[in-house]
Amino acid sequence: MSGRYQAVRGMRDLAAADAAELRQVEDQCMAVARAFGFEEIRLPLVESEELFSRGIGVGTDIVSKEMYAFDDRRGKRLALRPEGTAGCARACIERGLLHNQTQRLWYSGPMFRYERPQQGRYRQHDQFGAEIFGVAGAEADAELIQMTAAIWEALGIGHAVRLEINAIGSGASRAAYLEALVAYLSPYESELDGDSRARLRMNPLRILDSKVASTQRILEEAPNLADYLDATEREQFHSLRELLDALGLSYRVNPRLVRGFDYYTHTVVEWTTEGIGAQDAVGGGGRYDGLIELLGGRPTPAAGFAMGMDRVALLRQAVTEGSPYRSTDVYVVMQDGKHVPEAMAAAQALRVRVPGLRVRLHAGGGGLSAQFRRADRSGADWAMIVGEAEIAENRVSLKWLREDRPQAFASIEEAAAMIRDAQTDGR
RNA sequence: GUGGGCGUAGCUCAGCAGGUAGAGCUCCGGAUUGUGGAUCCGGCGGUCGUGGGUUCAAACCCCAUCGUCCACCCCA
Repeated sequence: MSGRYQAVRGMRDLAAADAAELRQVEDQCMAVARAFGFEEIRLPLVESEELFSRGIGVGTDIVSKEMYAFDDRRGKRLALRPEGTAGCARACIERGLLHNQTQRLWYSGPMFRYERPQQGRYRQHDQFGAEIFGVAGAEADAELIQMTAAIWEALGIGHAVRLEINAIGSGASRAAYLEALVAYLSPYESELDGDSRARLRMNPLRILDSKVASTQRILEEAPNLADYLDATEREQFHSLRELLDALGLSYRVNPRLVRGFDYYTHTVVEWTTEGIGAQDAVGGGGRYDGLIELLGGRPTPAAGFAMGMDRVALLRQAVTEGSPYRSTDVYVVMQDGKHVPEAMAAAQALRVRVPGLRVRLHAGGGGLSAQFRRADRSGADWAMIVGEAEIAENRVSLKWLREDRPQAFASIEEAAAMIRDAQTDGR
């Protein structure tokens, strides 16, 4: 296809049913977040590169090799956001939203990571995320998990996802553990896989979730992170587990769960699934009590999560039947091209009387046969006919396309009433 | 960033001991000039991803490149 423009690698167009599917996922996420008392925040897609390198960590894969970073016209170093939390934290600090108050915020939109595309992994992908600022302790963590679970239920995929949690400490406990881990692993350095060897210096914690079998064997005897948590941290994790148990939310404690951002502290959370390929993480998050201070704000506890809506849409298609995609409820056909004004007026009159009804006017001419064929293929339940006879009596004909019912010759009000009745009956 | 598979009509694909492109579906029209879904008839539609090489001749062989899919990796 050279000579023709094509979408940039890893960035997709979503049309028709695919777009509708993603929209449904986003709508459900928003509805649940609102029901939990979260407010929307709209954030820039572009931030200074340093916000991400400092916030996420220079040693992380995302910052070191997956960021879309560039200079603007005056040489300022910018980056397309690879995730939402850093920008959200920046916005809250900058706007003073954390001054003696808590915040419960949600956002939705595209994230950018320069990765090799594959099933469920795109260079531009849509995330929905939520953050709680200013609340320490396990309740916020538990509530975020409860909310995520509610989203899965709303989407009908609750049975297809699993929750894993872990406590990774912070501050002194983390430092002590890292020291012990590096001390333990260093003698094995030459036996580690290449990635892990590099991480021994850059980001030792990440070695824990290496999937290389030989590395995992070495890790079997490694010091245990849980043993290094202080009393407060243990208590906090215990509280979280109690809350989850009380709520009937099932989970698995995975002591090797470590996430790819440096800002996480205490609690980390990951939701995974089977059945959408190798990219099995559909959501994740955790507590990040140090991030606000790191970015220049006053010390503020915080926790959040994000989910990949593209993957959720994939999963939903895989595990739910889903009704066939339809773009139209009423398809307006006309006897002759000269009836366009009356047909347009009738279509609009119907839209006004039945809010939300998708009324589509036939365009492009053609005989009635062709128009009805289009009406049928649009998935519409009704065809509304505007012709000489209808116009003469200021009426329309309403034809049921999916049910064996007689065609009605009716006023717009009567047609609207019939459609409303049929819709409330649940079709 | 690494490895493998695949790029032929809008879609799904066939065509490959190299001899100048096919099917089904879709779409358009007709049978049916105020009525769709079934059937029948007809039609539109392709620089065979792109560039180069080998050859009298390349969709087919070779090289490169781009894209895509899958896995690694990473994450959502």
